Amino acid sequence: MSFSQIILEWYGVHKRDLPWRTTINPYNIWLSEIMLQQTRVAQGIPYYNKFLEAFPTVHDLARAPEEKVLKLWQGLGYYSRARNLHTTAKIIVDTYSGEFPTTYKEVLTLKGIGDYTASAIVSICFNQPEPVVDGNVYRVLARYFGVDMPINSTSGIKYFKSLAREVMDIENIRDYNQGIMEFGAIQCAPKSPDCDVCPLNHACVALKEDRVRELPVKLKKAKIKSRYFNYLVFIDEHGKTLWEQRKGKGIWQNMYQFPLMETDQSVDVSKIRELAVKNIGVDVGRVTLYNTDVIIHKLSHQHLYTQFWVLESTTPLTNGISWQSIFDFPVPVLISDFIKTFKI
DNA sequence: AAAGCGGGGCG
DNA sequence: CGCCCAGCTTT
Repeated sequence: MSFSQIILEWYGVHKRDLPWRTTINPYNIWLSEIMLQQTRVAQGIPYYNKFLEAFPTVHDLARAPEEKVLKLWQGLGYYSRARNLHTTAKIIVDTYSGEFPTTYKEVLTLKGIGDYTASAIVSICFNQPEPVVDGNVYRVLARYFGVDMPINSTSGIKYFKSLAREVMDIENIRDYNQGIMEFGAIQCAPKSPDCDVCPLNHACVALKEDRVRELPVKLKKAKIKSRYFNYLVFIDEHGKTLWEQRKGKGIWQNMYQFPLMETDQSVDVSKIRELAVKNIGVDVGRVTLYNTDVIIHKLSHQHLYTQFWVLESTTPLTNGISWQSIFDFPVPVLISDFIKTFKI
């Protein structure tokens, strides 16, 4: 039996019931694929359901305010996915009359859709013979064929895509593509796969050469940077606080936060008072540190050493908003965790 | 080619 | 604590 036939047969037995497996509607499949980029299935499922409830069709999504889209995405991370999703929804409505384009080439032009996602959408929705190469597929192919080319090098990316195209099943591309990804997720797992029960173990090069642990090969990423965040949580006598939207480049674009003072290192209360007066121009009374232990919020590429400072304003914050209303805004998990536990 | 972009789960 | 997750975009 061929590689692809074994994958298909395995998939027929081990296929999970997932919310997006009951449809081939391009809107639903597109949404699920964006949400699952660099994201575990288990983490994505509740978001997928919430999203479809709020935006049943691409038209609903297109006419929603970005803030509502980001709010529903809150906690899932990589927020450019949400912004690009929204942009693409508007393009589909305005340019494509609400009908998802059906060719790989056209789909690839849409914001937030790269090679993998374009292939996934057109193969699953329109049964087009495009191979998907996600993290799971890299692992399955690298091990089974014994390929030690780095999967995140330019040549490696080309090689694996070409290999994936050679071994795919054109006749059953919809199930084959989902099958090889599912196989990578369940059977050919990253750590300690149970090769004894693997239907491909008779010809797996990595298993034969005892290199399962070493494959796939991945070039290591850049070092993690440390940053020092000081959030200024102002409170006035009317229960108002200062609140702002993150602009420009960088993390958490367009999401909301308390005024942020970033410093080169941890600072003390006197420095905070000085920064507040200089940058915000508010008369500050008592200043207290909310978290005595610095909160280390870890992103994939940055560690944010964070302190929340509570500043009691002696004059009304005329530019402030009520404390209760901040809960409606999209915020990063760092802020969300704070406002959930902090009591005025 | 390399860096930037989140958050969580697991061994 | 490091690695990985149905990757894409920008520099």
